[in-house]
Order: sequence, then C-alpha cells, then structure tokens
Amino acid sequence: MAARAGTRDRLLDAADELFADRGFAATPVDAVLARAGVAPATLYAHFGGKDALLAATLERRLARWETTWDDAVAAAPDDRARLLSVFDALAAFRARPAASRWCAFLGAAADTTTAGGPADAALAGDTELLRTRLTALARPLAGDAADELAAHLLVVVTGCLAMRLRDPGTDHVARARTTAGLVVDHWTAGPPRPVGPAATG
Amino acid sequence: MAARAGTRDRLLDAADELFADRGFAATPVDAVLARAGVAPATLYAHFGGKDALLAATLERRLARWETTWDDAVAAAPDDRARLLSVFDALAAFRARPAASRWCAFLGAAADTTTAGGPADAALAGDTELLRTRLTALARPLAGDAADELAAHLLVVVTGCLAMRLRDPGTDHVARARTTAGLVVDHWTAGPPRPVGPAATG
DNA sequence: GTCTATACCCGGATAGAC
DNA sequence: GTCTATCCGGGTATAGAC
Repeated sequence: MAARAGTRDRLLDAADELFADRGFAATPVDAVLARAGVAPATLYAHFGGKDALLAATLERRLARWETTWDDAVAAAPDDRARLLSVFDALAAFRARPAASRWCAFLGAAADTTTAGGPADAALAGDTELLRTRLTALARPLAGDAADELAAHLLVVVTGCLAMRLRDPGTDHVARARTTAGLVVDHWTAGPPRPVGPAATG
Repeated sequence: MAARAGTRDRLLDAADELFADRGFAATPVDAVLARAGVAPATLYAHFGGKDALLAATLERRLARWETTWDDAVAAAPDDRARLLSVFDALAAFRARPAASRWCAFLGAAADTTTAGGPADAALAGDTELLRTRLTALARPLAGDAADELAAHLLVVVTGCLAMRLRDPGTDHVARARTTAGLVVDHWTAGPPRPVGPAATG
C-alpha cells in the first residue's frame, strides 16, 4: 500500500522468499541482505536476529494464507465445495510469486533445531488454523463428527504439501482433492464407521 | 552379526540416530563423533565427509525399511490387507530404537541445500520403492488403475509421515489407514471415476 | 586404522561513524 | 536509520604422529 517499499518490508520480502525456497538453515543472513540491498546492522536494528526475522516472515505468511483461504471459501457454491476449497486455496497460494519449495511452516519446523522456537510456534498456528477451520466447514456436513472428518482431511492436505518434496515437478492438488472428496462423502453419507477389517491378524 | 560392532558400524549407528532425530544440518559432526566414541580423522578415513556419511546411513535405512515392509506384507492375510500393510510397516519401523523425528528421507531432502545431493537420491529411492510396491500390491485389486490407486495412497502415506511434524505426540497411522481404506475400496469397487463435482465455479 | 592437535572458513552478530 | 568494517564462535576437514 505504501508508495514504495520501506527497508523493513524489503527485508521481510527477501527473507520470506529465500527461507521458503531454500530453507531457513540453508539461507545465510548475507543472502537476505544481498537480496534486500541492506546492510547487516539494519537487519539487526529492525529485528533482533535471524530467528526473529523468521518469526516475522512466517507470521505474515500465515495471515496471507488465511486471506487466500477466505477467498476460496467465498467462491465455493455449497457446503461440500466450501470444505474442499482448501485445495483451491493451496493452488492459489502456490501460484503466488513468493512460492515456497513445499510448505514454509512445515519446512521451518523441519530444519529448526531448538524446540519451542519461532518455527514451532508458526507451524502450530498453521495447524490450528487448518484444524479449526476444517472442523467448522465440516460441521454442516458431518455434524458431531466434524472434528474427526477434519482430522482425516488434515492428513490429506499435509500429504499434498509434503508430496512436493518427492515430486517437485508434478502437481498433487487434484489427486489429493479426489481423495479428500472420498473422505468427505464417507462421513457425509452416514455415521462414522471403520472401513473394512482392521487388517493383519 | 559381528561379535562386537566395529568402528565403522558405530559411526553409522550414531550418525543414523542423530541425523534422523535432529536433522542433518542441525547435527554437527562432533556430535556424531562423541556418540560413536571416535576421532574425527577416523570418520573421514571411512567416509569421505559428512555428505557421504549421510548417504551411507540413508542407504542402510532404506534397506531396513524395505525388510520391515516385507515382513508386514507377509503377515497380511489377503490382497486388501497386503496393500494396506504399508501402515503396519510404518508403525513397526517407527517402534524401532533409532526412530526418526518424522521421516528420515523426507527430512534429509528438506534440509539439504544442494540439489542432486545424497539426500535427494535417497528420497528418490524411497519414493520409487513406495510407488513401485504399492502399484504391484494394488494390481490384484485395481487392475489397470493400480498405478493411479498407488499414487493416491502415496499421498496418504506421505501425509501420515508429515503429520508427525504437526503433532509429534499423537499417532496418525490408524487415521491414515482408515482414509487409505476408503481410497482402496473406491478403486476396488468399480472403474476409477471423479468424485463429486469439480467444485468452485 | 586410529589418535591428537590444528588449520581454515563461513556465518551470525556487533562497534562505531555518518 | 543506515552504513562500513570487524569480531567471534562453531563447524568441517586435514596434517602428522603412533
């Protein structure tokens, strides 16, 4: 919205793109500085350090992800489509310029060393958002089983994200959406029940 | 099998456990040396460096994972259970002493910086094993659609693994298995078809 | 083959001027 | 608020003796 991006925003942009693309640990601060065209001391004046910079980028990213998902929900015609619109949001979010290699939140948590760090908190926020909202959207379809349906969908969504590590080239959203549709229909059709035998005697 | 573990094996064990638990980048070579009770030069004499050590651990881990899966398949009573036995194998593999934080192959690829490194190769091997075997096991159930069914199951399996980052405490195998069962039954019941409307106009 | 000791580099963070 | 120059720790890898 500002006429031109300030120093802080340039740092945030640079860090967000590099961390999401190459990973947090693999990205030296120098690379962020070079991309932002900023001196080292300036970074440490605005943010406390590399960790705090990561926290700031993830916080902003989570807010943008939520907005993207908002739009997808609003565009969906019915309850079922609204619940599955998370995949539309996924596709839209990935189409943005600052696309991450797979998932910025999972990625940050994966290469963070210290438990309880900013990456863990950000991933917890992302997970909370997914769980809460999927549950709310599942309510009209599954009633009391909404949280269970949401939990199952979360596995599929997470799988869709992590598949990008296995197959960077191909798109997995459509496939994941098909599976998610099966899950939704199963929980919508009747009361939740186990599927088939528990397997392996 | 040896009367007592040699130096090389101790290094391999230590590296495997630490890399899988804390991640590759977050684990200093010193930590591996300390755990193995070995001097730095010895490590570089046996393996070329840290990268090669990672490659060796992942190679061994992949072989062990394959064996674990073999056993699970052998224990399954019918075609459907054999296809879903990958989840039994997952649970069994995770119950081992040297359990990884989430998935050693995905994790190594996630925090690797250079493309085409040993981590990428190992993850490619893991993915190939999963895809090939799931396809083969799906053949009796889905026929020509076996590869498509396997692709869908791979998303669920990968999601089950990545969920450990979101919820380190809880166990997601049972839930993922339920979803996988839905997918299998869908492809087994009839010819593959899209589920529900494509959504969002 | 394995050890001790050390070289070397890279990365995060800071001092102090403007 | 931003810059230049620099410090300092830690991490990978090696030299050379045993």
